[in-house]
Amino acid sequence: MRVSRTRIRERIYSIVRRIPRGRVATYGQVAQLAGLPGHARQVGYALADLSEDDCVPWHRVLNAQGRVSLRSEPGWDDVQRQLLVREGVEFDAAGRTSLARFQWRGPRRR
DNA sequence: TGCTTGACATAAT
DNA sequence: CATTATGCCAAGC
Repeated sequence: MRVSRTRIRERIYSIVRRIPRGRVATYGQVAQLAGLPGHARQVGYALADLSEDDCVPWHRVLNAQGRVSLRSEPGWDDVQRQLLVREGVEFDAAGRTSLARFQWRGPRRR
């Protein structure tokens, strides 16, 4: 049975919850930390499906380019950016952050 | 059961 | 450095 498919999202939540404040992670990184290499897309799926009361810092998850992934509505990316800025994450004019400095180096690096 | 879509990643141009 | 093309795997229909 290995991974009960539907549990995949819950694994992802567990990882995202471990992201410390003022630190960010990429989808691919979260997927790998969750023990699901290559499931970067599923990470986005899982986050899109969670509720606001799940206590999951979804806003700390960025794409591999260090940018905020657009969800569906315009302007949402701006909100996410503000949340991170409030935690101490810096963004440049291009709306990117230095993954080299702010990426969360979890239990293991890629 | 099979095709389409998706909050991605990586390589090529 | 921006855009395009291809690969990836699970969920929805």
